[in-house]
Amino acid sequence: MKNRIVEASIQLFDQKGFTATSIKDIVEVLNVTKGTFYYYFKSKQELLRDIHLNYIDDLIDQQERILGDEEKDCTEKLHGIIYMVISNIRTNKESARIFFREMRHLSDKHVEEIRLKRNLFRKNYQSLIESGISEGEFKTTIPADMLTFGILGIMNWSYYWYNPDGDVSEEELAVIFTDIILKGVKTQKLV
Amino acid sequence: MKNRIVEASIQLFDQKGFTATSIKDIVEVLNVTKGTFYYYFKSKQELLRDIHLNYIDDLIDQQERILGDEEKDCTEKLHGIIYMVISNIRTNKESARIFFREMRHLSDKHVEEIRLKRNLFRKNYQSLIESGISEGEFKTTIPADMLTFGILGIMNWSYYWYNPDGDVSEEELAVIFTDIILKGVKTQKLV
Amino acid sequence: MKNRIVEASIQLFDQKGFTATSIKDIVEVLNVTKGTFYYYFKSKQELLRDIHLNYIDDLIDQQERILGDEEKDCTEKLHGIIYMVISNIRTNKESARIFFREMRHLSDKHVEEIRLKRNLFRKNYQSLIESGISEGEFKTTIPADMLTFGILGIMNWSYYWYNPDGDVSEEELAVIFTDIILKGVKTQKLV
Amino acid sequence: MKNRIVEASIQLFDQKGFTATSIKDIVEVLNVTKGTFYYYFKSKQELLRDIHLNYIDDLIDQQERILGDEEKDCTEKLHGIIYMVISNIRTNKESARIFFREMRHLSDKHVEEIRLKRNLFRKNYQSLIESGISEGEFKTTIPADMLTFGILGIMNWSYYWYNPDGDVSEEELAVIFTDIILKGVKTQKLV
DNA sequence: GATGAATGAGATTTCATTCAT
DNA sequence: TATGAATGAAATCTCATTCAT
Repeated sequence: MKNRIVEASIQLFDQKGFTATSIKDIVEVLNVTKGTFYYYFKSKQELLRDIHLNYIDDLIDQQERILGDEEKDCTEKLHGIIYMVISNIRTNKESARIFFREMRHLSDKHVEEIRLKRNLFRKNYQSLIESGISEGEFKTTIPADMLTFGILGIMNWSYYWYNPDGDVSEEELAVIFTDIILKGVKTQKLV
Repeated sequence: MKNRIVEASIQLFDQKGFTATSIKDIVEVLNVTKGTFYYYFKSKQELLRDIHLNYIDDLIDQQERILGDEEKDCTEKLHGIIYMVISNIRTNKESARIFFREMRHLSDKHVEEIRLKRNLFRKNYQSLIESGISEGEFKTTIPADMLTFGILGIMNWSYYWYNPDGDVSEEELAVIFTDIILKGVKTQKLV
Repeated sequence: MKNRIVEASIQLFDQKGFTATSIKDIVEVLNVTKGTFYYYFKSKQELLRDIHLNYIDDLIDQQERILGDEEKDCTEKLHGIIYMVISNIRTNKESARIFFREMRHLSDKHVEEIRLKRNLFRKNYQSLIESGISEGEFKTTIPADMLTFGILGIMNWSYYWYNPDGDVSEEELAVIFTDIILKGVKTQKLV
Repeated sequence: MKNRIVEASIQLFDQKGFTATSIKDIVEVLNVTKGTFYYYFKSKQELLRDIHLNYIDDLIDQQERILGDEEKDCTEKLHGIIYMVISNIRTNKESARIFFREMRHLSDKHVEEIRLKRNLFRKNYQSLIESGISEGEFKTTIPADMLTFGILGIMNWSYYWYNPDGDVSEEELAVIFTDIILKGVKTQKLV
């Protein structure tokens, strides 16, 4: 039941927003009563925190598995993470969007806990970029932090528009984005 | 007074979210009564719509002024729009974030109205890309729509992290992002 | 303007009820502002009182003109009043219904004023019946007060269903009702 | 509790009118909170609908029991219904008056539902009259529909003035009204 | 594990009225 | 005469939460 509550809430929080979703909305989907909700969760906020934690823990997990792969160079790892994020859209789109939008509704204590993990995820990305630079794979002229934010922007925005069942497959999109980031879009001028 | 209400609301909606901000919150900032609010706005939703419209109309305006400049090529126009968006962060960060997050709280009628303009903004971007490709400035291998979404991602995400008073100036960031998009981050392999 | 306010209010009070009609509703119909309303009326209640007074004063007037006619006997006067009331439906339906339904929303002071006139109207009716009985026109077995209430019931209820532009004309309906009251509906058994 | 809310509301709606009665008024009588009200009723309108339905369903029930009695002729049935209505004044005066006055505050959907039943009640009356006419009990010169409206007028108006604990008993009033309707008030002229 | 009744605080909105201009 | 801005009180309704069962 606890899981069913989480699943239903994720859908509703994504559709209507955390504040605009009432406990009544949630339990009506599940055909149970409010008492049931409070048997499993101390509060609405606690549920939100669970959703945030599930999402970010899983994401960091996947990220670190890719970054830890010693057989890949930075370029390959970059592609790996990009593909990983895009693959997550199919399965975790709603959680991700809740994560982006509803963090401010966590309690102060929880917001800190989550922010640390969120930063860790970004820092991991940035470390990869920095390694790539020091390994000579990426240009030295690019500020690693700005590039990281740029890539995160491309990735995170995908959750709002990309349809994995549309014309472009996840693999294709990962290649397209990796390509743009690595090589740019400008035609090569012959000198 | 109407303007003061809009200004105060933008701050609050950005900080706390539309649903979590009450009319009381708004009027307390302005030291007026709830009646005053409803003298100027038929509903909270109508205020939200005003904020959305102000934002997107202004943005499209700026965009079309740049795109209409006949002396610039596509590469220059791309840089122009990127710089324009980044400059807006200082003045319009809050409105923009409200625009990204709170659209679903508009009434059905207004959501359609806004969505059309939102799409127009994106389509204008995409047309620029397509022109760039047909002019030979951009690679033919890049799908224009995906690239557009990518660039929008980079831009829109900036509203959440970029601090115009930090180490990197608006001009610098515009150059950095334009550069990444045009030339990529990968070091040039010597053949 | 004062008259226009009264006219518009009568329509609205009849349609929506006194309490459910707002000053805003009234002034919007007239395309003026609330200030205008309060220039002509001290309060919403005062307007309601005006409507009540206009209605009942006029009605009593008409009634007394008929009752004072020395050339008619009681039977004829009864028919006269019945016809008078039915004729009023076309012109005063709305006022009448407001009169029946909204009296309780007058201030205590005004409610008394109106109630006196309302009773006067009824008493006038009853006096006619009593005269008819003592003149030998009406049966002595009928309690005059009960009969009066009965006739008033027939009359007043007409305001809720009778359509003067329908199949039955005002004259016809007056005859039908007078007939029923005078002669009853039962077939005469031959002994 | 639901029943207590209905009972209290009936008293208040009758005294003050539906619109002028607030939820606060209702729950204060019962010493509960507004939340309790909304636990039992979705809205104030829904409560009004319940009151209407209870009233009219019960009334039609009683009516049809009388009309279905095969041992009575039309004249007796007419008296039966008149007596039934008058008896209801003691027990249902308030509901009846709410029924007459507050129908317009129902939602469009419910107003239709109620109107159908209201018409059914009237049509049942009218059928009785028509039977009486075709059975030779009532005069053929009387239009059945107009007579029906007249009788309804007498009956319904009673709810506004008749005091069952006054000088005239329910049985007496029923006889008086039946008598007037059947035989009229005019003295028999000897030819 | 789960329910059903209840609460208290607060949300959006309405409204009669006032008053300076 | 009439307006427009503003108010303060109150109305309907929502909602997170509690608790006895």
